[in-house]
Amino acid sequence: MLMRPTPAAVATHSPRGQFVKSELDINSIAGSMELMGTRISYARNVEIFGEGEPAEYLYKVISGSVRSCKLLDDGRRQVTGFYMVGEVFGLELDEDHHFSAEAVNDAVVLVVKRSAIIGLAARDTDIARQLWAVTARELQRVQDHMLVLGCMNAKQRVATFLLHMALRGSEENEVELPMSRQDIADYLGLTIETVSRTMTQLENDAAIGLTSSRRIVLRNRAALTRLNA
Amino acid sequence: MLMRPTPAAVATHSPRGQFVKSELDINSIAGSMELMGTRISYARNVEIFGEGEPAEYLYKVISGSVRSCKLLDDGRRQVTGFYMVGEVFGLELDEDHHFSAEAVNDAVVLVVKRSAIIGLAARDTDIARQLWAVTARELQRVQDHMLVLGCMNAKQRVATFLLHMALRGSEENEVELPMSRQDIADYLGLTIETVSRTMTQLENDAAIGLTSSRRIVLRNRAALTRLNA
DNA sequence: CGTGCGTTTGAGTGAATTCAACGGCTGTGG
DNA sequence: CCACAGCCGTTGAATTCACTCAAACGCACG
Repeated sequence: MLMRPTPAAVATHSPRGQFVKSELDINSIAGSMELMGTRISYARNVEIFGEGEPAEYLYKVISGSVRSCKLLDDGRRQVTGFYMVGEVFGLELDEDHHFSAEAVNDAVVLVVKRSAIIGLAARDTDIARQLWAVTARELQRVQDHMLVLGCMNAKQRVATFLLHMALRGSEENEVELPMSRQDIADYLGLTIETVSRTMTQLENDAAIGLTSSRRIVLRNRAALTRLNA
Repeated sequence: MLMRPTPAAVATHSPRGQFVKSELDINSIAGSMELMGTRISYARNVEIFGEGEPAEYLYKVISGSVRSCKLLDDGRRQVTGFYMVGEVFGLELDEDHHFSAEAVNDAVVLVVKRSAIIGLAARDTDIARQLWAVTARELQRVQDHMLVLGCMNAKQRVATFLLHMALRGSEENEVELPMSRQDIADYLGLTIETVSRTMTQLENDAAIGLTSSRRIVLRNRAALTRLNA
């Protein structure tokens, strides 16, 4: 059971918007989407949108990183995902957001009007399919994470997390963690102390090296992978 | 950490198909979908499709109930969801299923060719939107369940589960559970013993009544709801 | 050089697990 | 019709893993 009396960072809005001309990206929604976008900067821990707020926009990380969360009434928090450069978040079927999003560190986000995209999708079946694809991929990611939360012990959770982060980074065997131990703990359903202890344990096992608390070297990928076997 | 040496029921296919003419349902994909469907019966614990198998079909529960699961290599299992009468499951963006589905008890399922639906969606934007809606609703459901798996203690998990099941059933304050304690445990990330103990604990608290092990009366809804407060 | 935040480490506790036995229901076969 | 086997669920005892509470550490910043 996780209980933290002090809820996670309460954030206030401080967006400084500026327009952008274009930015092609074939991996995401079509390039045409980018033409409609606006770039907004968010400072560390600032809320991008809140649970229950109208879902006016769709977002894509340009720089920095973002976390999505759900809060329980008593302040307990579940981080439902992290979004790194190039990843899309905040897409909703409903009119309202069902989770909140916050900047993990100073971040720039491309913001596109949801109504515009939905409008496009009504005419362009390719856009419609890409909207579906964004949601379906998110579903897959979350389903995979259910295995972590439902079945794994602390060591397995942390190992899985590090391996997953390594895949998303540029370097082969080195991970730069943008988020705090608290963020990781809330993502993995553990406490900050357990995450910390598990990291040092993995270091003692010679599975990883801790260059700094946010910079991790994967020394023995096989050992990490073996944990979930 | 959950470890069961014996993996969940290994099932073999035993579908006895028969055609169906039509069945209107405005809540789900359009009525036109139903026209293309075939009904198939599955015996208790029989696999409907397996993880990694090609996702040829889309499914809807006609009678009985279905569970979807993900398996870890060592036999640990996460039940990712239960599907009751009228609910749709097995929709994938990819060509392959990312989880398996099994009949919880004897069940009849409406089966529709995925390619047919996708084909329709390419021409009919309303169908396309409904495809998206099915996936998006599933995403919401799974995200809500992350809060359970990541933040809640045993009592809260079981209470949340019972309240959720009550919403889906026909009776107001009585729940008929189609699934075993093992299924519930694997869904809630607990052991079968903990689920059982928690149920009797809730009974002692006068929050529920156990008519039989599968039949539960919600005596004090407020107390159950208060648990996740 | 002190202050503050994030992280690590330690000691003790507790909730859920493991291991084990028992009870009850169902279906089958004598 | 009863006896028994098998399955499912419950209960008990002991253990363990992660949590809570507490303190110390290191680093960045004023």
